[in-house]
Amino acid sequence: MGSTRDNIIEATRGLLELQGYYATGLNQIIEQSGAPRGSLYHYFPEGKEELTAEAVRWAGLAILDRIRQSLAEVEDPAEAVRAFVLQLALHVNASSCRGGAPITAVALETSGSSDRLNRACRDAYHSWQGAVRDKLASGGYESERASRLATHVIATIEGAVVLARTDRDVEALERVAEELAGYLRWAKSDNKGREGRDG
Amino acid sequence: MGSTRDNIIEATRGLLELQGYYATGLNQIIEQSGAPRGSLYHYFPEGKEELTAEAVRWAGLAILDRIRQSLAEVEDPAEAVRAFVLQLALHVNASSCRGGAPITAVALETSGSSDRLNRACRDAYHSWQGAVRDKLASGGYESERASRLATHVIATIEGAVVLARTDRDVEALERVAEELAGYLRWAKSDNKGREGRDG
DNA sequence: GTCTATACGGTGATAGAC
DNA sequence: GTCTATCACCGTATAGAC
Repeated sequence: MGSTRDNIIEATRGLLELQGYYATGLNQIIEQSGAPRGSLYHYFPEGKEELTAEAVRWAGLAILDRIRQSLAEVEDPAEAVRAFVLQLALHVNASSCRGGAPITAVALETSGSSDRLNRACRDAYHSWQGAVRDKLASGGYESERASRLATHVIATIEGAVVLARTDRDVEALERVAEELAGYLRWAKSDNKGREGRDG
Repeated sequence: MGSTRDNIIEATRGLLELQGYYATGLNQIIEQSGAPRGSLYHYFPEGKEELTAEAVRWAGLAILDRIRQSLAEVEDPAEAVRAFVLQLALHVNASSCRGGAPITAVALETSGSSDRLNRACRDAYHSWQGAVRDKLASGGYESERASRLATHVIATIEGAVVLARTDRDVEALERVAEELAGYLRWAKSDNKGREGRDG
């Protein structure tokens, strides 16, 4: 088990995933982490915003690891993405469809009010897109195309988690797993990305 | 201009889009709407949750209209979706990348805590998917396939708005506009949606 | 229908003992 | 480093006059 500081961050990360920023109170974080109340401002002198930024960074790195590891397990990029999304669907299902997008709520709640949190969320999303881009590039997709597809993949997954949580059903995730796999397979053979009108 | 009740709902809708549920206070709603303070609990006796549910419903219907209208303007479904996403990108840009997903934050914040708000969000998402599905179906896509693609389209758009707001840049939306158009065009010719292993 | 005043709980944050 | 007590504030919600 980790240090008190790590426990606080981990508890915060979990609550942000389930509830977002404003619904998550410091009291709740204390309670859930089991950390001493006085420790919070000892480790995070700037308070809730600093703690949240750290939790978002933490969550971003954890997901980045999951993405990289999952994608590395399957050679073909299209199949690898499908496998990752299905694995994510299991995770969402395991949380009774209440989790799965650890920073999306924070990103939307604070994009207009906190530069610090906005930056933290942006860094996470960029790192995820980078991991997907690298997988696609190393799998034979042209570099620029891989980058655009990576944005598409991450956006679709984010949105599918939102739908799954709202529906309390992972079907949306299962659908996009298949659609993304089919799309990436096609995009590899036709890597122009824009059609000729005479097609 | 509308009634006092409508003004309150409209102000709430706008604030939810920018900030989400918990960050939006009743005081702010009063101030922004210009409505008399006493009117709020007159029109919404059950308080903030009832008002929010109404605002979500309102937002859902407004977006549904925008989707239907936009899709109806272009005959080809793939091009129609592209045009809608680009139009949405303009809207997001016009809000300095601070708006564009009017109910996503609410959906994530309250999916685990309020059945009422959860239902309202779910209804909205379903109606949007239905509009896309109908457009695809009437454009020649097989019915079951149209439904799955519609989920994919809505998920991707939702996620792209999240990325755009976090990046404070609509590039993600512009990217998925092209990718979705390319994908839908391909999906129409190959309408199986799952590959045979025998290729 | 509208307005004012207020109750009451919970929030983030702080001070100072240990 | 940890803990307790407490702060000032803001949230939603309510009561009652007009």
